Amino acid sequence: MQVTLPDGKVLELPDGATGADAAAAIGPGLAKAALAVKADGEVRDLARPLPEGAALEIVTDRSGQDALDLIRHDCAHVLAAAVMELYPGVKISIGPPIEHGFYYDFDFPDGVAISDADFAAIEAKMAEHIAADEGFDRDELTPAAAIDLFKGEDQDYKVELIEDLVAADPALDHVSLYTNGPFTDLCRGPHAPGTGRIGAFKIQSVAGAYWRGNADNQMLTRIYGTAFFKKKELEAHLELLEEARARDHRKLGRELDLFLFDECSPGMPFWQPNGMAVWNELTRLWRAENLQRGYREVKTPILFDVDLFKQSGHWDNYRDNMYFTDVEDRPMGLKPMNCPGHTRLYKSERRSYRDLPIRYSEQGLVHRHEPSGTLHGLMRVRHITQDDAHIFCTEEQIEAEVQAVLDFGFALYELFGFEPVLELSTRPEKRVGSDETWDRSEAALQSALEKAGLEYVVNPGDGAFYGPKIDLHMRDSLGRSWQLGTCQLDYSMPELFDLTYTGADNAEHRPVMIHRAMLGSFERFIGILIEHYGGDFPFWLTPVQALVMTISDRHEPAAASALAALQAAGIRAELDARTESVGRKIREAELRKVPYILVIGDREADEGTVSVRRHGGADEGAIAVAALVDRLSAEAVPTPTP
RNA sequence: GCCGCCGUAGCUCAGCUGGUAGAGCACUUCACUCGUAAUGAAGGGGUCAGCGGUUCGAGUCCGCUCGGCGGCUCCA
Repeated sequence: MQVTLPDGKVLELPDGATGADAAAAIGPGLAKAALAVKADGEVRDLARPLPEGAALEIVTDRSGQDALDLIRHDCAHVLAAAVMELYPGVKISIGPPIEHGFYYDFDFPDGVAISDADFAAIEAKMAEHIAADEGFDRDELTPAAAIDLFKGEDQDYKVELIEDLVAADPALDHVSLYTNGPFTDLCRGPHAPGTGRIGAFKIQSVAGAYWRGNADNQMLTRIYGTAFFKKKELEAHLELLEEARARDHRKLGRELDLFLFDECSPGMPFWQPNGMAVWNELTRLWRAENLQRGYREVKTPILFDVDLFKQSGHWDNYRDNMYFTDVEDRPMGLKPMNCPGHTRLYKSERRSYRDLPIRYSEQGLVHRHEPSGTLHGLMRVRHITQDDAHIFCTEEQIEAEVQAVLDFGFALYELFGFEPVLELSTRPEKRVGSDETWDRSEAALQSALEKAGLEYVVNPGDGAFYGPKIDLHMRDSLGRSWQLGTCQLDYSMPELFDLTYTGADNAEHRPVMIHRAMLGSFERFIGILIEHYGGDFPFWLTPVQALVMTISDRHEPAAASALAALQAAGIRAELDARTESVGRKIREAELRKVPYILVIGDREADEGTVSVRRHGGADEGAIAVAALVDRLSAEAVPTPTP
């Protein structure tokens, strides 16, 4: 038989040769280093016979993610082996590798709860199995035999998995099992030859997770861990996690006095003056960009008669997550979104096709009772300020409008150096509108994406109840993904609110609504910005841009006049005239991450200058106050982050 | 909402197996008037998240509630 190697060479092997045979045929070093093979893109065990004619690659510890996935999957099996020995009666479910590690989900016997305190014992037991370098042996059984096996061990979850495999493919003739040491698991594979290939591992956390990701099911205990080939790599990874935690916006928000949360209003941030400075700069940018792109700013109430939400469909879909109150016996609700309000503006006059598109933007304050367990700093709040907009247009205008929205988003993100991931979400099960309407609207969004040549992933069934959407996602410092912008196409709301316009044919037509947000919410966007910049905002966004400080009391008049000149030019400047040592005042300014520290002593006071020190830098020497004002004014303009 | 963990001064934390609260920073006052990351001294500040229970005695043990953290589900 023959296989082709990555360099194009053809390797001749005896019939029935395995991956291990191929590695050995190439060289003894590679035979030793081999973990698995990649045949026509599929990673397979070394011990399995190779498919004839395959394009073959030997997977070693240098093979990047493929290799890491392999040993992390191995490590998940080792974890399961250890847990089964330590906790008799535990039921196992699944244990895959994930982006930075692996997990395994267990159903522990009643009364057994796993916590951090148990990790050391689990790790010790795992280390024994790894030291023993137990082989991973593959077996194939008929589904019926495998079901019998797992039934005999009371492993209900495994039985269910096999039954589902059979239901999906009644002709299924075998399933594969892998055994390492005392542990046998239903598993598709592949695995490395033995547990000894796991160079370094760590159990990281424990969490609840629903069986099969369904909240109606049993909650299992998920144990997370990670593994690497070398101890140094593991340590470097853990160090990276530590550094990421230092950039957590909740920590920086407190340290830099940007915002805070208080028990008296869970999930609703209190903005401090520094945070408001960032908010206001962002608002200024948002307002200018909207104006330039043909949006007109509006403001609508936050409290509405609930009938409005019954009409919009939000009552049916989201009333459990809304806040209600009675006003003189009239039931009213805080708006969970701005669109119903904007439809009132649209309907306030008769509209002509000549008026369209109408683009309303609003810094819309909405309230959503997010479940307590989902709150997360500024990223997931109950009091949400959306940079919302609704575009009312004709069907012919959709594509150009969607295109313009995407352009808008990318122009904004470029300013911050963001590279968002695009997702197209299609019709959900719970929805309004006909299938024909959904066909048209999904096609319109897809076509806008394709024409713009943008890469995107499809999330089937993830659309809003009234229409499909394109979402733009960003990651936080710890790699968690958050939605920023969204562009949602909606044929339903115009129908439900009976919105019309008069066409060129003098007949009434139905407009289409596009819901869009670019920043997502001011809260979340600022949270992302804090982590993205690690608190070192670009100059135009910095809360306190310059701090003037005196060396002694007698310099205060000169400092006050420098401060006044900066403030007159719109620079956010403060004065530190305390009779503290210069060293202390510099230190505190550095910790506050103030970009410009301006020192005034005898020399500067005499000459009408200030000595400049940049954040994290050293004394740059004196500069005339007027020249400094010019320099900072020029810098205080939004410019793309490199 | 679900699973696990956590909640001590404004912040970061110590307080062993129950014996009536402590440090650093911050804050206040006084002295120092200082040249680029912490001047010194003194002082104030906590119903140990809240409520209930066990106990001679609870920050410490148990239960509930509230809030937070890590996940899961959800996210118009």
